[in-house]
Amino acid sequence: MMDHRATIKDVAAAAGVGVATVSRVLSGNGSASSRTREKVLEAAARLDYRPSALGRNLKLRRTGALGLLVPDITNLFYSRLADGVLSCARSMNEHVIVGTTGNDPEREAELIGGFVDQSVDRVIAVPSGDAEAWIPVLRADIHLVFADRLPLGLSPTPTGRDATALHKVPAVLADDRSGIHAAVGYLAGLGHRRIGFLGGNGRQQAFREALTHSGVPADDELIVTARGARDTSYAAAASLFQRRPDISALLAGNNILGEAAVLAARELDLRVPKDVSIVMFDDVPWAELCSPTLTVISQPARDMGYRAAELVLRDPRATRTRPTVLPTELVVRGSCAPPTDGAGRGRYGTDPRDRGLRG
Amino acid sequence: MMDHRATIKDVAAAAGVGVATVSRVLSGNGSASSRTREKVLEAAARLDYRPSALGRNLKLRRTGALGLLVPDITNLFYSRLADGVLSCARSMNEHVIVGTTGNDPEREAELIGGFVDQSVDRVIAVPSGDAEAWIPVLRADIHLVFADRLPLGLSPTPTGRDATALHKVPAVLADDRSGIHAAVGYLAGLGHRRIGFLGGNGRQQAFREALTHSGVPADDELIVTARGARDTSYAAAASLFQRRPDISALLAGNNILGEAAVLAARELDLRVPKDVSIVMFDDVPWAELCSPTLTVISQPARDMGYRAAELVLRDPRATRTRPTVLPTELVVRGSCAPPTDGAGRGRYGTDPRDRGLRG
DNA sequence: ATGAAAGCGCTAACAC
DNA sequence: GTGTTAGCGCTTTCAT
Repeated sequence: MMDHRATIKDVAAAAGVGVATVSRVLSGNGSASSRTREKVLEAAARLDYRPSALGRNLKLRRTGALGLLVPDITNLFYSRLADGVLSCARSMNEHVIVGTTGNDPEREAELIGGFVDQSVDRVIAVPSGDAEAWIPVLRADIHLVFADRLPLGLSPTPTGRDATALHKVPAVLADDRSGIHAAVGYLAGLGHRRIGFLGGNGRQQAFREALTHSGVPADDELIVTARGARDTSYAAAASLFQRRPDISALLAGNNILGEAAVLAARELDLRVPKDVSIVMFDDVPWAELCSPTLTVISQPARDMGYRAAELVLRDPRATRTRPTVLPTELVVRGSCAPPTDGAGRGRYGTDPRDRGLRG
Repeated sequence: MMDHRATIKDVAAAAGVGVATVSRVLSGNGSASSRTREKVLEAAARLDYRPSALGRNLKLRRTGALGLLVPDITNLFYSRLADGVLSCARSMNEHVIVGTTGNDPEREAELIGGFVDQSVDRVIAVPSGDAEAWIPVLRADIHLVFADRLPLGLSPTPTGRDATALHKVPAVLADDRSGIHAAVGYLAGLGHRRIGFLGGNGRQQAFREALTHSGVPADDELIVTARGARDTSYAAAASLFQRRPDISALLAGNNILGEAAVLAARELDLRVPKDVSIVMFDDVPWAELCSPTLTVISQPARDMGYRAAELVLRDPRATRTRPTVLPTELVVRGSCAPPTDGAGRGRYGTDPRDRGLRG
């Protein structure tokens, strides 16, 4: 019995051939007579030989690893995205190193550094910091794809000299603009005029646009910046409701914020949708379980991850400037109703069973 | 400007010293005069030198990577566990390779093989297959820790010659037995006699014990084996409810099965808790959002991951046979009430606001 | 078709 | 305290 793992040398000796031949046979490159092939395969099997990725990686100066950076793996949206990445990576026999940034640019920078040191070949990231952080990745010749959003200060459509190497980084995004327009249009159609927003900067801007487009006045006080950390989301939602009791509808920028909004509303004895209508991003299982069922903007989270992985794994050097944009969908359930000004009683669409309608 | 990444050789040349000195200075091992140290540091900084993990790994025959295997990363329980692992790993500057097994032993075996090939140093796993699958890991001298459950056919307390090397593998488990006893006791106390169970084998056995302990007759037809894949869970729950309309309470073995149970009950027009009481494993955010709020057995998922990571990272070779068992807690909310036999109307504990009580 | 040999970038003896 | 050197296990010319 051997003390340790067999190396290519052991196999070569056992098969009575040179190491190069073993390498050729096992990797499928080069040629070998079927007789030699036989011998090598037999020896390898007998010694239970498993090529060490270590030697291979050093020689090839690559690891075949895929780095994945998400803000928070316990957020179902990101775990679905990760699941998509893992699924695609598995089909290509790549392994995935996962890091969570907590939306912290410093932590992100550290993790990026780690990827570079490890000679990770490809990276898929939901970026938290600004664009400069990614320059080391590009310099290290690592294939990079952004998912869900772009780094701060990186416009989706480069204008003139603004087009740096970073603008060439492929991206897979959700069409949140359309989703937001649909949601705001829907709420405006129900008669809402004081619609609040809770969420990140990118979607905030789309929200303002949508308000304008629907002829609803924008009210800065109703627009709160929040990224959806679990510990701050509730406070953000509650303080918004308290500061502006006249708010009649709220769009939550992700499922954590939506959860916080529902909880805060309940805690403050605001009835949904009688006192306040709620729409949130991400269709999560509990949206159908809570009461009333929640109207949401669904995003193809898993697909986004899968597509990002396809891009980063298959495309040799995708130089596309246009991001891949996946559709979103407004799923109308029971959490929205016309506003009931003052003490008026509404009697529309409050049935929790009212679900499955898609708009 | 350099064409490519600087190597230790470049730094040595630039600093006018030997490569060993550079290695010593940068890794902190060995000694160097402050003057040389200075020179080396300066040169390294100037060349923006980042030691390649590739060379280092090959030399040391290790990667410093931690492999993590979970059944499903989109299951909040496992993503919380993963989060705990990631958090601990980050504090030790280790990177984590994540794989999902989908509860499939074959897939698990493949992923294990990958870890061995990659010379992963440590593995934390929620095992899906049986014990033999892990022998290659042990043979490769990889530190292994099981989390959440043990491999099939591996009793927690080895008896006699049953004690193989696998029984020495440390494990971090939840005290699900206690949780189940508390839940069954609670339900029995409410007067339930036909209590169903939906879940994996391990908990199933504890459930039977708990029934006996509470003097409730076990009914095989009410005990359904299900592992909580999203696509089969609903069918399992629905068919149980349909086959045995006389069921008065159900214990769901994880949050996916709980979700399915709530949904199936609603679909079949069973009122919770009037027609059927529900308790589920895992305290998830939506348990407080759904109506009625859900009574759950909470488990310290994140802690389990963190502790497992501590074990696998800190302990040199933890030869403890006793698994680490973390406490569970029955969190009583609004989804349980005394059974209402026949067409009787119950009027207990149906208030959705009835939450926060801990037992 | 196949073997010998030269590294990939790093660490750890071992000399001095 | 510091340089020289020998590999770690693999792939890949380059001869043969």
